[in-house]
Amino acid sequence: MNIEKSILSEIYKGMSFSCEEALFIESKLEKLELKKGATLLKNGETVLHQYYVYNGCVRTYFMDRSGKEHTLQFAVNDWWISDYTGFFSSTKAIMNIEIIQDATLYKISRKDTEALFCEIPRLETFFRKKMEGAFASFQQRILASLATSAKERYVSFIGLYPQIEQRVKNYHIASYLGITTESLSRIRKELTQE
Amino acid sequence: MNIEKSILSEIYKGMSFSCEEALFIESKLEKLELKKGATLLKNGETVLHQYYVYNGCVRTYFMDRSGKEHTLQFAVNDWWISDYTGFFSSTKAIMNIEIIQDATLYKISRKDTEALFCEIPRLETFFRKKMEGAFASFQQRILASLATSAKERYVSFIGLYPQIEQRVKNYHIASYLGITTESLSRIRKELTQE
DNA sequence: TAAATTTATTACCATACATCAATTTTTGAG
DNA sequence: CTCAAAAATTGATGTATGGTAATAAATTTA
Repeated sequence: MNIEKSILSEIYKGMSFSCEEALFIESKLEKLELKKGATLLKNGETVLHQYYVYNGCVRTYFMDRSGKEHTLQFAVNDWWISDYTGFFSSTKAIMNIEIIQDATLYKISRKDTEALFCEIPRLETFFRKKMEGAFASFQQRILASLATSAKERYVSFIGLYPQIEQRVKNYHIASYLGITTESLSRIRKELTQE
Repeated sequence: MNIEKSILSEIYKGMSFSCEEALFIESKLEKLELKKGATLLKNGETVLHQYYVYNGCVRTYFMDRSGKEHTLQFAVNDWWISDYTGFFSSTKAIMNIEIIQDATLYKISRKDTEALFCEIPRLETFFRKKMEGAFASFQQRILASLATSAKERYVSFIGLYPQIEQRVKNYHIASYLGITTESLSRIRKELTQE
């Protein structure tokens, strides 16, 4: 139980809970250990869970009609990930979630997420603030895609997420930046020549 | 007071309040009537408020180094708008907020927003759910920018937001889609020819 | 360590969209 | 209603990034 208690202090950093509360929260979380290459969620499945990434690396990606993959998000330590379009409305996934580096995750259902907010309202506040940060990041990403070149976006990405860059393939990064792996390769070459 | 009460039933559709609660909420909201062309917020100012759009039309845009404008968001009836990157962290705006059609707005400060959540927790739930919807929309927009052509994004935009399309200039739409006004013009021509 | 597989690079050509410069059409102030 | 200003369109040309194909480098597996 001490070990379990420590995961709550990771997930809900800065918060403290009564023993009763901690037990209640833990009863809703399920630990998963997954290997690289595993699929957490497939396009078309109902999105029932979101996942807290304790370690490892995970991504969500969309596959278009022509079969090209487009990475929406990477998640490493202390991020939450899901197909939120489906999760929030309990509808079908439009994306896939893939483990790209062996990972330890904690999963929780939509229903249990709401139950926790209901029982322990300060969890709702905690989560809202996390979401505010993620919301702002997505806005910045849209602005970047509107206002900057592929090269600038790549430089900004490796500055912002050095821990991700080291752990994922270049073709993952290219699909996140919205360019081909060949274009990324050319950009990387230019950068080394500067 | 009856008139004022009705605005709460617009803003917080589906919720009901005691008389005391209604007065408390109203005390935090300030009504604004603004003309087309007015600026609500300028790049560099501290973001202290968010705005509920009762009617009219508002947009947030980013101006890049070369002077080009990039529209992040339009807001019409029943949308909230602000520079959320700044609002959530009470830091400086990176965007501008412009009235593009005479508008009636209700503004509330970050501090008062938090005070409302604290006093009336179900407002926090209400707001969280609104934000979940907005969050999902932004994710979809990123996916669209990664996976689809300008023409597809335009067709999708007018299908999704017909009420906005009628009220804004084509160059606003172009700056939202991430293309030039000339390119949008050519796309429109192709569509009429099909 | 060698072989097989995956990933990254490079070259050459194609395309979507940008830029620049008129011109036409629409809007709105007086 | 008129006319000036704003917005949209069009044509000619430029550029960033895409597509294809071949090769090289890195990683995984046997």
